[in-house]
Amino acid sequence: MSVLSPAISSAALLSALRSCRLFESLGSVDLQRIAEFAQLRRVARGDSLFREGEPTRGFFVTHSGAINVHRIASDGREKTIHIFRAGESFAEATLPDGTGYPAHASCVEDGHVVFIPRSEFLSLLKTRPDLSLRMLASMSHHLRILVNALDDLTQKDVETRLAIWLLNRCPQPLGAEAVDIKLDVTKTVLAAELRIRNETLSRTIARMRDLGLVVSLGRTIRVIHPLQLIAWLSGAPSSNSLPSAAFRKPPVAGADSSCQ
Amino acid sequence: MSVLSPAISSAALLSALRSCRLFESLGSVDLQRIAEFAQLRRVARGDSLFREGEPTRGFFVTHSGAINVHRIASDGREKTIHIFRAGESFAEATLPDGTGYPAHASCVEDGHVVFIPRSEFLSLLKTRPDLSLRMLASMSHHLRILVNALDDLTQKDVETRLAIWLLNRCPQPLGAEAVDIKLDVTKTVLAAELRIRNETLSRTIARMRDLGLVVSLGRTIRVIHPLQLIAWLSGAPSSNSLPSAAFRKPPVAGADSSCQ
DNA sequence: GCTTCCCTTTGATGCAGGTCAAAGTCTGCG
DNA sequence: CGCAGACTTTGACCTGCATCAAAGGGAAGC
Repeated sequence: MSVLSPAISSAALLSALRSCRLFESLGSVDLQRIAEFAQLRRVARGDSLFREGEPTRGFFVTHSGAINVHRIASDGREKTIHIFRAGESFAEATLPDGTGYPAHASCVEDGHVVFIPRSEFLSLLKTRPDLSLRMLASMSHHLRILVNALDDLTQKDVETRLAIWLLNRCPQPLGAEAVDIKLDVTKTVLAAELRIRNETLSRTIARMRDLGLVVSLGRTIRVIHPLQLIAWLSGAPSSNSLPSAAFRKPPVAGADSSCQ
Repeated sequence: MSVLSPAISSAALLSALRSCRLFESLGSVDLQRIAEFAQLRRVARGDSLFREGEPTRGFFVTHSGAINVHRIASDGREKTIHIFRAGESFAEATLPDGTGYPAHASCVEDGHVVFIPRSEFLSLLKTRPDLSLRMLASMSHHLRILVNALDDLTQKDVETRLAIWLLNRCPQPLGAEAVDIKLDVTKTVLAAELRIRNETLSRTIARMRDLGLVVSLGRTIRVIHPLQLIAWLSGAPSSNSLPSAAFRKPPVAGADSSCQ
């Protein structure tokens, strides 16, 4: 992970801030204020952004690439909590209490993140009640993501979870045209995001392939016919009703965030 | 669910507000302000506080009793997200965005809750940046609870989850004296909280009973020797290291919240 | 081109916890 | 007291996913 030189980063920094849902509605003046102390950093696969228990220095906005927020189980294996992609911010929850990061974060796809130092941002917050409200909204969004993850995990089987994941990134999930979904991470990382082993993911894709629902092309999965996938979901062995999560927020192009 | 008459509730309301972690550090003036529009409500088992998708009218503070926040799976069964007990607030996450409650909430043990209407509280927030920060802290706490629940679910087996649950409500988990833990809800509700079926809970308790670790006495579970339970955890079949969650926050009496 | 390393796929096997069923137990109420 | 309905316990069985193992790809480096 490297900090880019101020000269190079200043314009990129502003655009990165603006592309984040958390800040998108802020005025230029506020963005300038934040840009004064925020840092644009390049991250490469394998880089660690922070470790569980570390004192919180600040939070992050993903500008590009993918960040895996995870814990380490007692047997030493990574357990993914969520994968954050472009436009998403994470670890804002660590701002108020100084109890340290509650998980690890590491890069799983090269890209750039913006780092926002804690103390500077906190003092800005104190003078800007509206910004606080935006932060509240953002954290409430994360809560919803986690709530969804939690009940996906307890009430949906793997086929259903994968189908929902795919449908959530179809620009037009109610359409009939084939859609290519670029994973931009390894299948093993996708498996971690779905909280399964990669063998299970592979088998599940194979099963859906045999049914003519999808095709796997390297790091791309082609959904042959989104509507058909939905129909299959409704009649799938272990799920006997429509997956509400996929329809709770009608997936307008680009407006979805994973898990929702 | 009934709203108590203002005359009866005013004193109780203030004390209920003060007993909530979210407000405990507020001054009397602020509490008075909140008390002006908050309502104390009696809730009985089975009462619904709100339903998923309903527009958010406000959020709640549990003063006594227990509230089950849950979703309904496609097969019609309840999936518990979290059970909130005295001093805990819930659904604050619904304040900022008007997207509606993300889950159902219903009472599983008689008690009282304080209802805090959304719009009044929001306008108070706008004038009080410090209160916003407290809200942020509270939501960050909820995020941590969910993050913990999520990885407990994926990385710990049922015996471990139950043992951690019990240890978290031992006033002195490092002690040698037997501790009686009153469930104050049915075992079926506890099972839901641990995200298992009640048959599985029953079997798990039986196994721990046969090992001399606990005794089940109606709605009370006696932990024979907390320290021994911890030791057993460390060597338990499927878990080969100390359960970090139980020690992350040293359980000072009364300072724990479930799942943490 | 070949080698190496990592990722993916497929197969065989095991087990935790869910499901179905039936017998106990507790509690409130007439 | 005795009954009814709800909760709990125990048993038998099943299944989905993890695990272990081994055999393909496929991309980067030499």
